[in-house]
Amino acid sequence: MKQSPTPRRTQAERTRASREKIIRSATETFAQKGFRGAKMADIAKAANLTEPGLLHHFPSKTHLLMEVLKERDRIDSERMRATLQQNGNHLLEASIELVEHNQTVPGLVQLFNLLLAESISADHPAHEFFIERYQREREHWVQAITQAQQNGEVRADISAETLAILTFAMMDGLQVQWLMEPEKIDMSELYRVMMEMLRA
Amino acid sequence: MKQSPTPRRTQAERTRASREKIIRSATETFAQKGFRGAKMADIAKAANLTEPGLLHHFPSKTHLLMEVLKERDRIDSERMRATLQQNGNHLLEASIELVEHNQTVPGLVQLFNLLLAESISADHPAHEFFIERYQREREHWVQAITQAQQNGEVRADISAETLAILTFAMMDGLQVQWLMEPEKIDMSELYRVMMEMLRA
DNA sequence: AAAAACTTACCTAGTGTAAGGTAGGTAAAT
DNA sequence: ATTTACCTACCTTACACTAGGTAAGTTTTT
Repeated sequence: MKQSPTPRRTQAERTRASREKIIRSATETFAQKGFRGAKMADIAKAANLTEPGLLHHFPSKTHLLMEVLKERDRIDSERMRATLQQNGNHLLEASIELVEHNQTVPGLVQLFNLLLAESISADHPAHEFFIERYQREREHWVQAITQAQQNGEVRADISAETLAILTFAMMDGLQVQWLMEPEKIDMSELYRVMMEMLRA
Repeated sequence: MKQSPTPRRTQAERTRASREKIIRSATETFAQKGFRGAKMADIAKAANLTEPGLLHHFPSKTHLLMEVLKERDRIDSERMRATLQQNGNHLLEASIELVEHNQTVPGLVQLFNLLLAESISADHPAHEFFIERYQREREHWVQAITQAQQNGEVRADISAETLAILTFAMMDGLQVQWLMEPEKIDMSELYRVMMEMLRA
């Protein structure tokens, strides 16, 4: 039905396609170089545009970064929600699946790891984004863990908040080692061991 | 005994003092901005030098970074060795003290965290440094944990290598959260909880 | 239905500035 | 007499972003 080859049809369509392509290449570039190391020219080229072409869609590098992060956040939350539901709200199982999934997208894992580390400086554009993200996620997990403790799924001799923090720490820390030596580190297996330690 | 005020005495002394001052300010700057974000001019100014003055002592930014890392590594290994010895080779206790110590030097913790994240790209000057460092430390810990397992100090139902990886992951991950919200996260307390889980 | 008016997606060319590093010198220490 | 520590002045490149234009798509007017 669609006439595809060279001429892309409506303007709305072209715009959407361009923005998507830009976000995709920006995601890759930020993942590999971080915010400060990524060059607008590289991102533009990877999206088949010139630099001003890129800037037509996103007014500055900072804006672009924030859009990339928001987009990823949206996709990931949605994914987690779905996985949780699919696993009958069993948090431990769902989170293991999340880690397994992460093992298939090293680029994205690296994106968040690197930007997270960069963003610890208070003057980084994503500083607040990550602080808010952690707080939000932590609250979410504290709730879920509390429930799992009441169900007898998770050990109750340690507070839900402590468990939430430890779990995040483990996820983040494993990611770093996995990114450094992907063949050596079996991230999801290791995460599973940790989860066993948290069982009631 | 030393005549201190304005004129620093011998050249050897001046050189050592300058290099130390440079390393100190470079450490701070790299910690706050990462390698790519740190500017030679800032480092130079913080060391009371001009840029070429700095470059007289370290021929390039990359050289400077490597010196900073090697220096830290030296100090930290020495510290760990001493602490271990002081604690009668009890690894768990010694590592808790290490984490407590880290809580007093956020700048250094941030230095390693940020550079570690940056260095995951294969073209980063510190890429190999960190891979080697991890391997070395892991081996060291595997040995120590194996011994602790034989002494009945540490649970033996999980392999020493797995425990080593998990411990590092936890340390790194806790550091990130602690750096983001220092008042909220009691890093050494949380680490202690983890260590309890590893007890036999 | 076609022309006119406008909006959008991009481009080429250029700007300002920052940043790593060099050249070559001076003055103090050895 | 020579080496060392450091400076001023400069160079080159890189990079985020602007100015101003063209051509295609879209809406309005007749």
